[in-house]
Amino acid sequence: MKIAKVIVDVPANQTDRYFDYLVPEEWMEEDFLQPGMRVVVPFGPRKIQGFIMGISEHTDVKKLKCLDSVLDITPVLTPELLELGIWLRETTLCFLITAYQAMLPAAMKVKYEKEFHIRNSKEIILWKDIENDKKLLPSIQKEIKNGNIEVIYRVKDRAKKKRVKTIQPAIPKEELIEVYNSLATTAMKQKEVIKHFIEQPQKIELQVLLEDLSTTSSPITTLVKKGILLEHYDEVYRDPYEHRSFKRTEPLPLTEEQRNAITPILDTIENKQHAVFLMYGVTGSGKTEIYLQAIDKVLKQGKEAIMLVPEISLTPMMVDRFKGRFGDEVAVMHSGLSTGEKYDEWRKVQRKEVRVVVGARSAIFAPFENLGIIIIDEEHETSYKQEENPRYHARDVAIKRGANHNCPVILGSATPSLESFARAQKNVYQLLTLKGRINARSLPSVEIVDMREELRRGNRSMFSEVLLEKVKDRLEKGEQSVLFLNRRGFSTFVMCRNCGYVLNCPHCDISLTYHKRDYKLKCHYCSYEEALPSTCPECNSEHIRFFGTGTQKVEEELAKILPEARVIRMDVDTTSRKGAHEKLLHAFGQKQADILLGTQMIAKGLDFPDVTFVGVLTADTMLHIPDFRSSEKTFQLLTQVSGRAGRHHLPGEVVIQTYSPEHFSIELAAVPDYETYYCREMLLRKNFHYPPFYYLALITISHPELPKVVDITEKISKFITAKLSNKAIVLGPVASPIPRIKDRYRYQCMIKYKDEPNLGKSLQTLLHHYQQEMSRSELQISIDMNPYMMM
DNA sequence: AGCACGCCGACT
DNA sequence: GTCGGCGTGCTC
Repeated sequence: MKIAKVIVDVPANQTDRYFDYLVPEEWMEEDFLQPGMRVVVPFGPRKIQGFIMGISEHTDVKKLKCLDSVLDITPVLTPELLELGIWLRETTLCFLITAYQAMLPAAMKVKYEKEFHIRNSKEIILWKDIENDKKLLPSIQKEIKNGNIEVIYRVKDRAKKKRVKTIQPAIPKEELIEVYNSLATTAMKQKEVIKHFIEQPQKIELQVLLEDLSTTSSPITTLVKKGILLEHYDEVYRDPYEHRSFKRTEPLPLTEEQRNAITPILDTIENKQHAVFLMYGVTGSGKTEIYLQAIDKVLKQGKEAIMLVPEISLTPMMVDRFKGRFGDEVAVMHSGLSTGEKYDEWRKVQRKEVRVVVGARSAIFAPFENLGIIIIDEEHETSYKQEENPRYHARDVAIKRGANHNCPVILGSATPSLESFARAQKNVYQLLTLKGRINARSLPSVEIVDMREELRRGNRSMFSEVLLEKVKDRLEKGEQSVLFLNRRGFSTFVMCRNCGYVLNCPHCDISLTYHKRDYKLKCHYCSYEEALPSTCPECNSEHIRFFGTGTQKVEEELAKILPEARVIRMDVDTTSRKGAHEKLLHAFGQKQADILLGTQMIAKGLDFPDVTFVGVLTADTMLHIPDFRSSEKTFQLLTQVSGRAGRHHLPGEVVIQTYSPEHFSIELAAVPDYETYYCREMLLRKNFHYPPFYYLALITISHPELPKVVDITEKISKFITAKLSNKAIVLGPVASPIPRIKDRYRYQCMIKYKDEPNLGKSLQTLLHHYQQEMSRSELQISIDMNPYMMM
């Protein structure tokens, strides 16, 4: 008797364990069922998906059920990934099933369907077709009771392989000629088809054949029926880069600095050692070439490589670079691909058809079994942290996998996160420094403009004199400018000048943003929107005014002041459509516009030769959000944005507008001086007990009723305080920075700690204690073991 | 998560 | 007396 240990697809505390199933006779054969395969199992009255965790001879369970079916012939999770899931459960406090689902492309998560089968009839009623039909439900229920209708639970695998129909001759050439001659002249099309195959007997895609002969499929079908032609379905990959060719590139000669940096990396590859390198190199210092050459070495060893980049910089330029060097060895994984395309790229990895993956966060789970290197570019980017369960940081997973495979992990950045740089200082990571820019390009000159001074001088617009002058200058010279503003929409809030009433979202404690394009007020946290009122809802005054500046408003102002300038605006609102992002960038690259105006998303990876001016409209928007990393983010963003100007033959200039020019994150980004910034910021972190001096855990409690939230948060804070040593700091209960979202009140409790071996267990107990209230009432408790979003 | 079981109120 | 509300517990 063989027993399969299965993790079922029910993300709940009570089901976060193995369930035992009997292995049917047919699959008893040695090694057929393997850990990591997806199976369908009966669970209560329904059927659900599960993962095999192991096969055993023993069980303590008396009434065993049988495995229903297998969804995979080859395991989709390797033994290493199965173990990695267990590690994720411990470190991020998620359910095991949630960890495994996060490792696989969405197409591998099955869909459930409920069907009603009417006895003695072939008719099938789908649940989704009738679930909203109130009249039908009672009668169906009655018939189920009477035994006339049977309920069937169906598990649907969405992992559909794309297939194309192909045609080839079923008989040799001589016989084809015979058939050709014997066919009546009325069968013109059939004769044409046969003629084609006499000339070109090889297999051809049906679609292509039909186009070539400009006919329909009917003559083909006839010939197939006669046994003259053979049809077949061939599996093909949905290749997102099908219509593009990549120019093969050769390794570039390295500078002395690059050689110094790559040597220790190549050594660890050679010696099959695990080590973490922090490659700290300014923009343009040639980090990518080092990545490419290190990967090349790994491939020559017959091993595999994962290269992570932030979603936003996974541009065609980036892909070109990797496909150019490694050709078909590369799979690309990012959110711009369709579900099917993602599945196909993943399968190329699983089938060992590629040995390099370039992708965003989740590509860290690529199912390689012989990893030789993991690289994380722009290591400081917060998009490497997943903000839903499992709340993992790709950097942590990378280091864990690097240790599993005994291979190096490289973290690269021009502005490393304080956490990583501090570890490098303590020699936990090996620091590799690249100071020089390739071709000795000089850094752009940066000027900080005090907007308070502008105001005093009577300039009430959003553009300082200097900035406007420089944009005009570029316009005249036919060069391009980039303007950066980290706020979308038109205005940040709308207020009545008469009574001071601010228009807020009725469901969230946040002001509504005006979007001029559709004359609507929108909430950026829930999907609420309303028409702009013409009078104040409070006092009926007509003096409603917009405050704060968004990208839409800047666009409008630009049109007024510089009507001749062609502007491209890039933010979530203009790039939400698939491919829009690339299209806009391409247009700007082709010089179809003079000014690129955008949010965050334009800060990364853009490399346009004719951009010689970059303007940051308000450097402080980020500085004042309630997050201890706000200064770090500001510094990183400003450094990065400034690096965009004048990267080629033309010298660059940068203007940073701000209301707090004396803030060190702005001053030092202008130089730029990372090391000084690092020291100053570390002092603050130390004084206020923040990372990297302390670890953080954030518990967020939400419920539709305020008193309930306060009460529970209070209890939780007390419980946790009691469980931890007196060296840990527990803050809370306090209201979240946004105290209400989607009609739910939100409170939080923050834990700062250095060494608390019992913390994980205590938090687990806590979740356990509230699990019933969480599944039955409106209570939600989320725990983030390393928060990057405090909101 | 679903779903069944079971214990109390408002009805034919 | 029963129908049906949803609190409680289980799923190999």
